[in-house]
Order: sequence, then C-alpha cells, then structure tokens
Amino acid sequence: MRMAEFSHTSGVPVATIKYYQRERLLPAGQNATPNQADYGATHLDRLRLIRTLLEVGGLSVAATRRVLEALDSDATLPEVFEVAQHVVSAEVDPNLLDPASLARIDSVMAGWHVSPENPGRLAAARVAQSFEAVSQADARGWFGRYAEAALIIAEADLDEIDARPDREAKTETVVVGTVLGDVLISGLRRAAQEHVTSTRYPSSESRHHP
Amino acid sequence: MRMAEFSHTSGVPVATIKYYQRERLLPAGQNATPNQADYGATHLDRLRLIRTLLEVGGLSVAATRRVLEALDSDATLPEVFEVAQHVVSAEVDPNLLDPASLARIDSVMAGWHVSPENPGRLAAARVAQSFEAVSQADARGWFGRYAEAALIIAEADLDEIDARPDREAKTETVVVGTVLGDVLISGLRRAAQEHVTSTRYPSSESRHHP
DNA sequence: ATTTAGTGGATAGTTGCGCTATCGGATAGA
DNA sequence: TCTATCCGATAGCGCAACTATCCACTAAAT
Repeated sequence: MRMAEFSHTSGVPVATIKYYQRERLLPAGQNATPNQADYGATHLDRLRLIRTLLEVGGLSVAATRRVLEALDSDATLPEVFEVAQHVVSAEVDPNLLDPASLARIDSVMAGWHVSPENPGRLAAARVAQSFEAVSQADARGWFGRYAEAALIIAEADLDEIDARPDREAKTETVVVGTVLGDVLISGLRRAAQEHVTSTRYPSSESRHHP
Repeated sequence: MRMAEFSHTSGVPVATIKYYQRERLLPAGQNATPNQADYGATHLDRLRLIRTLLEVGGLSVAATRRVLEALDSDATLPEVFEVAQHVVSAEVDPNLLDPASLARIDSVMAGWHVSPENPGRLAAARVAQSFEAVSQADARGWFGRYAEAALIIAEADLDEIDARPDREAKTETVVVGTVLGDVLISGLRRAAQEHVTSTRYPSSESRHHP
C-alpha cells in the first residue's frame, strides 16, 4: 500500500502522517526506494495505536513518543509500566506539597507497598491538598473510599495484563490500559453518578426527559 | 487589599489576574473607583478555586468559566452537576460510535439508571471501542470491574455532597469533586498498581531502590 | 519512450491557548 | 504638588499540533 491509500484507509491526512514520521511516532514505509515506500498492516496498527493514545487517551505527541519508544525497546514489563505511569501523570514537585496532605494520602494507603516517589501518590496528595484548601473540610472518608475503588481497578488491570500470552502483548496492554483506564474510569464514574443520584433522589434528577 | 498585595499573597502575577478578569473568571475588585479596586477574602477564595481547577484539575480557561458561571447562577444542584460533567468530558459524537461498543458498556452498567446521552457513557464506549480495536481482545471482564469501582466512587461522591450544609457548599463540592475526583482516582490507581504488582511479583518490582 | 500522477523530504505557515508585556491616562496617598 | 500605583486596552510571545507548499525524482500508464 502506498501513501495515498494508507492515508485513506486510516482516515489520517497525508500531511499528518508525515508529521508523525518526522516526530518519530511512525516508522518510514518498508522497501523504500528514493521516492516510494510501502505501508502494510503493521503500519496501520501502529497508526491506530498512535491516534488512540492521542485522541482517546489525550496524550501529547511527546508523551506518545516516550511510551512508543518504551514499547519498541526491549525494556522489561516493570520498566514499561513505569514509563506509562509517568507519561499519564502531571509532574508534581514534592517540595511544594504540604506534608500533612501527603500523610493524609499515605494513611488511606495504609498497608500498601508504594514507593515515595510514585507519581500517583504525589498526584493524589496534591489533590488532597487542593480539595481541602478549597472546600475547607476534612475529606479523609472520601479519599478512603477512592482508595478502595483504586485497589479493585488495579487488580483488574493486573489480571488483564496477566491474561496476555506473550511479552509483546503484555507491554502493549500495559501502555494502552494505563492510558485508557483513566478515561474509562472517569466515564463510568459519571454514569454511576447519574445512576446513584437518580436512585437516591428519584424525582429530582431526570435528565431532559419530558 | 489592592492589586499588588492581592497578587503577592495569592502568588499569581498581576498580568495573569487581569487576564482572568478579562476572561470573566474573576470579578473586578469591590468599591472600584475609576482606578482603584479592593480585593478581599472572597476574591482570594475565588482565585484559589480558579487555580485549582486550571492546574490541578487540568481544565481549560473556557471550561473553568462555564463551571464558575454555573456556580454563580441560581442553578439547581442537578443542573450544576450536569455542567460539571460535561466540562470534564471530551465531546464524543455518538454517530461515530460502534453500536457494539455501546452495547458492551451498557451491559456492564446493567441495572443502572443512566440516560443515553450521559457524557460518561459515551466516553466509556469510545474507550471500549478503541481498546478492543487496538488489543484485539474481549475486555468485558475488565470493564465490569471498573464499573464496580465506579459505583463505589459515585456513592462516595454523593455522600460527600450530602454532607455539605447548604446549597452553596453543595454546588461547590459538586464542581470541585467532579473535577478533582478524576485526578484523585487516577493517582490512587497508579499507587495501587505498584502495590498490587509488588505483592504479586515480590522480587521483580522494586522501584529504583538499590 | 514519454508523459503523468504520486512520493519523500524539507520548510514554512496556521490556529488556538495561556499567558506576559507595555502603554496611556487617571488618581490615591504622602 | 508629586509620585507610586492602578485600570483598561492592546499587542506580543511561546508552545503544541497540525497543515500547506515546493521540489526533485521516479514508478507506472500510455
């Protein structure tokens, strides 16, 4: 398949494909003569993965490059996991973090084996700090139930990874699962919020239904 | 308090504060004479809320304006909830959605009372579609356990809102909770992933500890 | 053998966003 | 009166993610 067809079947403009190649997200076509290259199923899969990470996962091009590099390398599964985790986490400077907020988060993760520099731990602590500053209330109960839910999710994630047959499939699941899992839980949370609202307050929450 | 002090105590540059005022996130100072305004605790609170939504919640300025407008209006709690939900959700065109993916998500939400146009439902369906396209596997089990976790979270959210004394506090909690809850669960999920990994594979997952 | 459509590679331009910087006229406070 | 500060308006900046052209070249159709 040549460029025009590649672009057409993938639905991605030619200029954008070239941009991804420049940004080293997508390898050049195979059997490249000076002015003609060949694209196959591998390239289509890769392009679909790229678009998923960018559009559904909301990653930046730079972040996408980082996880793809990890996938292409011979990195071990934990190494890929760590790259994926960092890529979806906003950078949080631990020095700007109120130790009390960190302690609050650590207390809801009691018994967990988590390293201090885990990006999720820092992100959660920042949320705790901001939430309590804005709402001026103790939200420890709220955090605790989130932690319970996080544990269920993490078990599901690991099971899903374990279910893959080989290392390659596992690493891809790590990346895609880490990135899309955040979006999935957010979406399901909104649906669940509507459900819980409507069961608790049967009359008041009808959503634009005459 | 005048502009210089307002900027200093909040840690936000003067030019940025003026920008927020232009963008109608922040009201002008009180008792404004032609060239002097007064800022008080109300303005500080509002600015802190704005920065939290922008920096921690990752909202755009436009999205922040929309939720603040809802907060300032006399909208009912469900109305504010709906604005908040839309603001944190990527717009998904239902026409581009594979009905099979929608059905998959609906099946894991069996028994839930959720309207078809719930933005979370559509977002989840898009994730289902993308994930299964990329991983070429049936992930219904994965989705189902996420739904279980989402239900726990939604109950916690609603309890937290119910705990607020008055409508004003409730609506603010709706907005802040909706926005920060997504970040919180993502963070805790990463921590839980490390925990579960390290308990399942005791040796292999040590995170840069010599 | 000669067109001709298509290609790779390079480079420049566009759009949108979140600020940031500067300016001019006015005024509060010493 | 004088100086520091303010408001309001406008313009500019830096980054990210494309998008659009151009050119030399070549595979393939005639």
